[in-house]
Amino acid sequence: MPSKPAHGKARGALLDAALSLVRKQGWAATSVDQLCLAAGVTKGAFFHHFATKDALGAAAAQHWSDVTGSLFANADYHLLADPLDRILGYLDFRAASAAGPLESFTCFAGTMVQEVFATSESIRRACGASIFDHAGRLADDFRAAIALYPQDVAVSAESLAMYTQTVLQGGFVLSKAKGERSPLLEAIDHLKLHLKLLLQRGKPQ
Amino acid sequence: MPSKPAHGKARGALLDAALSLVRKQGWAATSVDQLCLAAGVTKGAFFHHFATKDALGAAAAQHWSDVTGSLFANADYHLLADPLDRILGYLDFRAASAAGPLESFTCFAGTMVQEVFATSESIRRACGASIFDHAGRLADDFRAAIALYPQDVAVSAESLAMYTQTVLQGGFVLSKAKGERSPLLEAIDHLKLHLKLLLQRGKPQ
DNA sequence: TGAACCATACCAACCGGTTGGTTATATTTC
DNA sequence: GAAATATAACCAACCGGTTGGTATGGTTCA
Repeated sequence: MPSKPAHGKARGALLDAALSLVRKQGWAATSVDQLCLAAGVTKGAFFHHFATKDALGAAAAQHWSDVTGSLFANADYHLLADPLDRILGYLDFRAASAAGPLESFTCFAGTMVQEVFATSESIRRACGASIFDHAGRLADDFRAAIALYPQDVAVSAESLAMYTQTVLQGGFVLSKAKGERSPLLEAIDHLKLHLKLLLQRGKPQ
Repeated sequence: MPSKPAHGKARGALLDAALSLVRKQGWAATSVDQLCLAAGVTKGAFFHHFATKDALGAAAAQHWSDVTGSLFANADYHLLADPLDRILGYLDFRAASAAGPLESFTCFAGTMVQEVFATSESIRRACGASIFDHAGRLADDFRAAIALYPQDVAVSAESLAMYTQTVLQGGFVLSKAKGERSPLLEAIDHLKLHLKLLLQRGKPQ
């Protein structure tokens, strides 16, 4: 279960291949053969490490959490003193990350769960964990921000963190629909404005 | 192109089948045979009306626009005098529509474009048209609302309409990830609060 | 009567998954 | 520490079923 490191690299190569291929062309359109080809392994290796294609999908969602988790953990915005600045810094970081082709900065978990939410419970759960764990880490900063900027409207830190992820995921969808990143960037701007209006009222710094 | 009515009903049955099947299990996972079975027609009928599976997908996105277009056009919130009330009424309407299984109220175009944005330009364009045309109709109310509630922050009506769709699409993604509709409903509440904070400042009705 | 509509039968390619095995590494035994 | 053993990692070939798509012939309606 805790995914032994092992000396072989087939498992990791398959997980990495899943991230890039599924982000580009979706889950069902990505075949086991394609994954093996991209990872440079054979089908025997695939089904040695994963019982089914679905099992690879669930493991890839966990892998996605690991990769993005360390990416965000090492980002600079955590160093800011003000919790609202950290949140705005997080959003700036996400906007700055939106470069290159769409499949290079859109969300693996969000893409996959749209396809399989009703057909693969294990993958749905893994994608949900990836998204909501990430939101949970954001909620800490929101909690501190609400404490620092007391407000009359009752909104919870958890709900604000979820809303932040909602806007990002929706931004990915609209950007894919338009074929460019601008809807995501505009959505992030709207969200930043909302958070400033909501949290900084009465105390304009 | 203008989709002749024809006396036969195979075409319409196939388009309806596409809406329900793709919303439940995604585009690539939905086979031509499945679509024919659900529509009660044979493969010959399918390829008589659509040159390829992709052509059916693009036509289904247009069909989705037609179906949802008339659904929203006939909704009550259009009767409200205040444009901001119309927008909030639209969001209430969307929240009220979020009943039953997830695939019954999530967006066909948003679901499909996540999968094929990089692999089928024709479907991507059709899904984009569906989403952005819908946003365009919302933008009219936002234009009137901005005129009625002058504001110091510079946000365009078009951008606000897009942001509204972003929140809804993101709400669908998170709801699918959680397996229940609550993330969508909470996101709609946050968006309503944002619009009230943004537009009603200085003029609390 | 001719065009639009639809059904049957069929195809090569590809699908997820299995087979039976070989190789590399770790652990045990003497 | 070398030989024996166990086990995890990996591979090539193959399997039955399904895939999107085609070829062709019959039916319905203006």
